[in-house]
Amino acid sequence: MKELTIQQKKVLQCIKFYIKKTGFPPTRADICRELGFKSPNAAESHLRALEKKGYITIENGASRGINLTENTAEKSQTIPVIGLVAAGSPTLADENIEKHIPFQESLFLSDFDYFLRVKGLSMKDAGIMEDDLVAIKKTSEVRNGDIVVARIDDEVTLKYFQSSGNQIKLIPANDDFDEIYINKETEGFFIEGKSVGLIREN
Amino acid sequence: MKELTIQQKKVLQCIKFYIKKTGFPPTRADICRELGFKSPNAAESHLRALEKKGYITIENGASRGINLTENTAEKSQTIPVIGLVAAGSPTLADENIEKHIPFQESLFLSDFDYFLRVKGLSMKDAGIMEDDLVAIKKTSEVRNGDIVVARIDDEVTLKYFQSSGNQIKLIPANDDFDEIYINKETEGFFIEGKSVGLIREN
DNA sequence: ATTTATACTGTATATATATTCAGTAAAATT
DNA sequence: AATTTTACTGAATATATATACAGTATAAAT
Repeated sequence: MKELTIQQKKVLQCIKFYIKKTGFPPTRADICRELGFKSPNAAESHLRALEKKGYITIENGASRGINLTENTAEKSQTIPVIGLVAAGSPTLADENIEKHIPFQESLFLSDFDYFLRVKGLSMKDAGIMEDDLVAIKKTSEVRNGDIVVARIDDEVTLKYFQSSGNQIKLIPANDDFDEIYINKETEGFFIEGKSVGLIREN
Repeated sequence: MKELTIQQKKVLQCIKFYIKKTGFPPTRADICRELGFKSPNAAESHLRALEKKGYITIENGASRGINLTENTAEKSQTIPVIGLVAAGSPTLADENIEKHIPFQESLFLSDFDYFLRVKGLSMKDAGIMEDDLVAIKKTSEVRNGDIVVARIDDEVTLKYFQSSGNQIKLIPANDDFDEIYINKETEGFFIEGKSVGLIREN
């Protein structure tokens, strides 16, 4: 990370102190008041310098939209929640992210990358109900019996994984649903990740 | 500290999440967006209620001038995990505590007091499987349909709660198990708390 | 029975705030 | 030597935001 000048350090310090004191970040005018500047542009330019050097992020247009970056302030992480939609990939693309929730990665045995919001009851006998959040670790290394996020073209599903040779079976945990048979080399087929945990908000 | 209503809790939760996510508090409009309100005054009145009850302070005239009170601010807590054993009470007595896990209380809509480690499959159709951790809020105020921790003498179970008059029914979510009928005044019967969430470590 | 609190919609507005533009000047980099 | 970065003042402005006011309706407290 790029070094800060003395003035920039003062501004960063001022932001941290202000947040500690008030609970929310300062405005440009607040920074001027604290540091004796007479023009809001003095603060503005320092902020842009801090942003450029990676110490803060600025949400444009938002008042007090200053956020200390991870290196700058130790924060408890937020994990994205992604909707399980029939069409569209469950990647971390912005349009698929439902929201972020604060969470400790360490809760489950494995680390994980995102939560998948479950739709439907195809895995109900595995205790996975509608609207549950399944913690997904992005990986294509899965074992028989794992609950995996599989993509076939645009369709994304959560199923038990079972492979033998070149043949792959995706097995629902609900008698009302059918098993899916695919070939390992089928175009458009992809294992997005596997379930490593679950949380349910009652 | 005065109790919050469900809506007020949701607003408080929303503020906490927003701060964790963005690093700064939400505007009235942000709260409306998150919770589906159509008027900024909906957020405003809730904020004033939260202020009056001492959960937040508001700096008048300042944008995003919301500050969580000390008691309100999240300390990442550790929450005890208690085994659901056939004999013995699921109280917080040391001998019953399996371990402590770090956890943010704010994850679920309601706060909660401990995790119950589920034994058996009597609630499997409710998506509650063996070894799941059910977040329990200690309370005896439960409603029909709630999943409750009930104690009958030394036996502790997790069941759906259904009462009519003096008669209480404890209903399993599994056809292999029988419903339990009890009288409200039965000696040794006690509602320990209710489920407000669930996590599963795969 | 009356008041107060809860839980909103909808409109309006003063002002708090981010942000751009026009300068000045010294220091650091290329 | 030329350019970029740092470090500001000062003024202007679009818009983000808090907040008041007028309603409606239900639940809880006194």
